[in-house]
Amino acid sequence: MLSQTAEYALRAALYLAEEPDRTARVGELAEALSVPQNYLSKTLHQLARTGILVSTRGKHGGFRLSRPPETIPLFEIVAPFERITDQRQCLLGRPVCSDITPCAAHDRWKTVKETTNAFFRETSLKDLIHANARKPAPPRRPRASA
Amino acid sequence: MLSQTAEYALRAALYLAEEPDRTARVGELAEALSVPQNYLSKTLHQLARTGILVSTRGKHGGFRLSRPPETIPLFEIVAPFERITDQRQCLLGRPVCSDITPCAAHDRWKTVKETTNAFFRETSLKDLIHANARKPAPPRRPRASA
DNA sequence: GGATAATATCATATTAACATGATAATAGTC
DNA sequence: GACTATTATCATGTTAATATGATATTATCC
Repeated sequence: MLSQTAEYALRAALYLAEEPDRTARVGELAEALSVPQNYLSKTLHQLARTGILVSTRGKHGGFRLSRPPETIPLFEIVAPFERITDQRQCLLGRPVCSDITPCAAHDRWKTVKETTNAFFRETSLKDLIHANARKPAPPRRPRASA
Repeated sequence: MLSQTAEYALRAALYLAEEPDRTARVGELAEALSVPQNYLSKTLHQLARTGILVSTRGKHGGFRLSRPPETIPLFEIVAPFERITDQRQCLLGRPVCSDITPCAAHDRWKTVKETTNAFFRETSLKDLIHANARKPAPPRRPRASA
């Protein structure tokens, strides 16, 4: 559903949302999420450029959320890494597909799209941390070990 | 949403569904859909192996649907080309994510998944040709021309 | 102001999806 | 049975996503 990159971004944002005021190093995030560090670094940098994260260089640097988790919809985190997200594309790949010039699947598919869009627009980071509180930090195995 | 390959498959199936008893050549399909012929050939062959299409070799050969369009849900056409489709994956990429061991997004995302799954399972090819009848064959431009 | 710890960026490798072109296999037509 | 139109398959090319490693830049600490 999400690209690998968008999934990393979302998981990192979720991690940061648990302690919104703390600045976390990329190394810590990468380890906690079992995600390649240099790759994550670039991904987080991209989120910083969109204004969702604040990056600090130098000693004691790292990333943190720029706003409270309840004000950040998933949409904003995922959007930079998906060409689609809000104005989702035509199921049959037509360049233009609207209510006026619909493809064969338009009407039925529209409902599905709207459900998906609503999820990303109306779910905030905070909504997900609360859900997470039910299970305290599921164990993550390191990338290569027994 | 769909991979390019799955989209080709769906469009081809839709085309065949308009005249379910006629056998159409790959060349005709490829031209009608503006899709690379050799690639489509392999894709259709794959659908034939799953039993959705019947392929005939030699002169007067081609492809046709193996069953009436109203008995073929979109799911069956798309499934061979998407690793996901029915048991859609965890939004956060966890290898296991169920009602018992949910990820942070599980409950909210589940609704979205179910809407999508219902669409693919409950919409048949016939449902889409009827919708299409509203617009008679939208013009498709050839791949390279003025 | 040098040492250090962090992000930022560049160069490159890996992989899978997508695509093309050429050839082999098959079956109908004459 | 030769010819031809078709699917089937093989070999290869192209592109974008994903990933890794090395280096540059920045800021803090002493």
